[in-house]
Amino acid sequence: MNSFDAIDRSIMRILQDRGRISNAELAERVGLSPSACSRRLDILEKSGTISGYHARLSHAALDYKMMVIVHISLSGQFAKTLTEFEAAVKLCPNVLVCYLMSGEYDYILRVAAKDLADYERIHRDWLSALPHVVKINSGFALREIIDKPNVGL
Amino acid sequence: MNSFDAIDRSIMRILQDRGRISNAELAERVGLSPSACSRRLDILEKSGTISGYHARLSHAALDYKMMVIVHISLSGQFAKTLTEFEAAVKLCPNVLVCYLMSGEYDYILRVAAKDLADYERIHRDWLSALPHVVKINSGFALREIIDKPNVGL
DNA sequence: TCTGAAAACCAAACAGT
DNA sequence: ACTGTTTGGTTTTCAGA
Repeated sequence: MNSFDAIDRSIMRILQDRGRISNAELAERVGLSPSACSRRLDILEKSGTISGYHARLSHAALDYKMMVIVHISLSGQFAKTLTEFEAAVKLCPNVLVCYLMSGEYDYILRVAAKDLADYERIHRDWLSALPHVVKINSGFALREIIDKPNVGL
Repeated sequence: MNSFDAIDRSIMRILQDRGRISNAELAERVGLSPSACSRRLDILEKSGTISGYHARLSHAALDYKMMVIVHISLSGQFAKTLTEFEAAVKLCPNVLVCYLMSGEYDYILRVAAKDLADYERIHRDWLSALPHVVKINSGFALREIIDKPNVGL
């Protein structure tokens, strides 16, 4: 299930950058006929290797100027505690990323906000309301250096 | 430049989830003729509101099973120090995200690795080699709860 | 697993409202 | 600013190697 040749990797690399490229142009750039290329792409998609295609929206253009990294500690690590927290955090539209972590804090979140007042609202209405939370630590991003969706192939 | 109506928002919402949808289907789902829809999409792209389309590759399928959050402190905050660090960090293919932060640490990084040995290599060859670094703190993600590219519209 | 051809489908441009 | 039409290009399926 997990052995890709050079052409598969080319297809993935190109689609990472240009997700809406036509199959015809993709085929030409990887050196296959359009039908052969289409078939390989179909396999990559159906196997889940390519899990989807997404438009990238400019956060700035949408007025989301603020990115906040939030560390959260819970009152315990029982499965039920974690499950309830995770179900709740998934409902917050401003939480882009959430990982269960090793170390001092239990979870790390990446939260998008329009401005400080917007973040104050999110903190009050969503983050503070999450179940089993005992500590919240917010760090504000001053500038974005890198933000890419995938590791370079 | 920044006033979108309900149809624009629908277009963006749909393309966030299905970046490779055809213009014909997109038009039908937002209730426009294909040509009107195409014209709106063109404006959204040319204005930079939609900054690109990207295939999402399954990290697991590519053997990147490990996600590490790295906090880094530098020896100072002079512009030259930051600029040199940032130029260097951009060269590391495993660093997916890097933000300049307020607070205890200067930068936060999100690093993808195949396994612990791979992360050891990245830490030794890339992270420790970054200029002006005085402290590195690595936290390992145990499980991914949420990872979406954009805030819900 | 590829190529090539054919049918179904789609995008882009344009004229009209 | 949207619609409908037209033209040329694209995707997909299928036969054959």
